[in-house]
Amino acid sequence: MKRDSRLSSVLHALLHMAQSDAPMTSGALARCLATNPVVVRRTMGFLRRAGLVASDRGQAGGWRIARDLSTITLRDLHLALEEPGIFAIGHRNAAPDCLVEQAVNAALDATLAEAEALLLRRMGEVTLADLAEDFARRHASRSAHDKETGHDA
Amino acid sequence: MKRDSRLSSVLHALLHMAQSDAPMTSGALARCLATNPVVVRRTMGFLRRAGLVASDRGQAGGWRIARDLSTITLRDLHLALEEPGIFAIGHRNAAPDCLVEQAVNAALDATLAEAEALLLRRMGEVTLADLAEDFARRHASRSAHDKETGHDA
DNA sequence: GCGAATCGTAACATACGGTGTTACATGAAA
DNA sequence: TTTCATGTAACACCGTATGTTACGATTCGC
Repeated sequence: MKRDSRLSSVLHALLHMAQSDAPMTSGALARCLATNPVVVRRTMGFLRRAGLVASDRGQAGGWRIARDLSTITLRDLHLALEEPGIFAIGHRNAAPDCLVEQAVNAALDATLAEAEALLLRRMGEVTLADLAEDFARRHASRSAHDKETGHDA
Repeated sequence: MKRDSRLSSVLHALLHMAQSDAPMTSGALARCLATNPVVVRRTMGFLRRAGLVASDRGQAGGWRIARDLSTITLRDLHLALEEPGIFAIGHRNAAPDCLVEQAVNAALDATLAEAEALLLRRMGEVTLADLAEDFARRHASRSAHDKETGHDA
């Protein structure tokens, strides 16, 4: 299955934005993500419509985070992206009047719905602030290691 | 996202097979699923290689379930299909040496892994026998309703 | 043995969605 | 006014699930 990586992309972008004082342009974010500025604008547009980020046009414009990092969860981002479904598996409603199909769909849907509920709950517990903190920890760890081995911090 | 409906398909097929004494041909199953015989053979081939069903060639050949219905779970079927991933969302490893990307991937992977574990556990608790029973209940319910309203049972 | 039926599989076509790219209009600041 | 940036449409590209055709291999009934 081809996976939707937009959630990963916006997380990556938001963490870079969190490290920056000034707004970041779609071009700058595209360089961070190794992708295209239009793709960034297209994807970040979902977050803007959800009120999670804001964008300004013109010189000194760009993208900035509109809320405190501790108030934005993975769940918020996932919902903002309007992803049609979390799962790569689903049922085919080719014969909705077939009782066999109905029994199959009911069983699958119930199981998937439970897993989706858990996933959304867990995603609601992880904030951007948590991720930023994790990043800072990794950064400090690498800096210390680089210092030991003689590399740049 | 385009969803993989093979699990739903094989469930549908297996329940029809469970209702039949004689082996069912890929053509007959294809009619049940409103699809193509080759698609049926292709998909059921995964179950055959996993030892869940058996197929016979030649006249009076076809497909039959190789194990007791109560010993086959949704988990068995899912694993037999060798689906690359349950989720339609994932991370893009465009910059694996980027610490931001690493922090994002770690957070996403941990959350998704937990949800996947729950899903597989739940799928391991649902057997084909359960589904067949649910189908029988729906069938009885519709039959009773049809009798009341004057339709065929 | 012969022919019909069936599976096994390769090869190709089709549909669809995520992603990348170009182009251009809109808006804001120097 | 010029420049820079977003907003968005339009299209190309690619990978994957699915559908289709074709043909070889195997088994049963005659």
